[in-house]
Amino acid sequence: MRLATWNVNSIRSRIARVEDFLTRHDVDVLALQETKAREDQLPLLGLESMGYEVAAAGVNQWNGVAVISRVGIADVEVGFPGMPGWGDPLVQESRAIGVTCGGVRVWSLYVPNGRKPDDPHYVYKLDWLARLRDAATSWRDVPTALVGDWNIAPTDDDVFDIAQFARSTHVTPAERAAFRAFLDDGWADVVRPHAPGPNVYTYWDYYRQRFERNRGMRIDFVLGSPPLAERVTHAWIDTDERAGTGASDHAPVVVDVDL
DNA sequence: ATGGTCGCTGGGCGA
Repeated sequence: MRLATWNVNSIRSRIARVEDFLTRHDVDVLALQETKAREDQLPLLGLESMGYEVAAAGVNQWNGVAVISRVGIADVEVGFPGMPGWGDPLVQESRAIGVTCGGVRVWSLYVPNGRKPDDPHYVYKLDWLARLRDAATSWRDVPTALVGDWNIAPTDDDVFDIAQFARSTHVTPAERAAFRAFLDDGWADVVRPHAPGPNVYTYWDYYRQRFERNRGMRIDFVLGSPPLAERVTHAWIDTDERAGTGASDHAPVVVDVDL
């Protein structure tokens, strides 16, 4: 099974690129973040005619997650148990969707950005991660993938210049500890062994020609439960997808699983 | 410290 995750930064503005990506890499399951679309807008995009089913959660112009699959979609769950923020106007909702595809439980996650270390959203981000970790402990014994935009650069090698992040989110000790806690629990970064750093990124800001100069961040990850991780045969970051006009600011991450 | 570029929308806001 070929599984991919991609912060697409609006699926409607990039549907042609999504279709090309699926075809180019023969993708079975694609988890999307920042779809920036309502649930009812996704069936209009025609992915069904390519043989894919779609499950989406989105309520406004920000965020929004989805999974599209040609190996089935079952047990759709919007939000994980204990996910904080529902109904809170401070929070942009629809950040997580869980589905079962071809025997694998896939969670498409858009971890809260945090905005600034002194912003209430930063506290929310840490709380969100702690509650996700709690929920995820019950998923470790079955093939499960926690995929998406984690909005955390786990090490200094995962940003182009750590000095430029002195007062920024994504690199604070608390965020890094929150990410590391998943690894401590047995979740594995299944891409890093196949795409070691430094200077290997998944996101580049649109401005200042960050991509052209490879000044990016590695913030998109596929974490596998032990039963899944041991079956990963290959993985890569589709950096080419980030090139050219009309690209998302994130590159897709692709994982092959021998099921 | 600000601004640079996108994508939502139809004036800013979030990233």
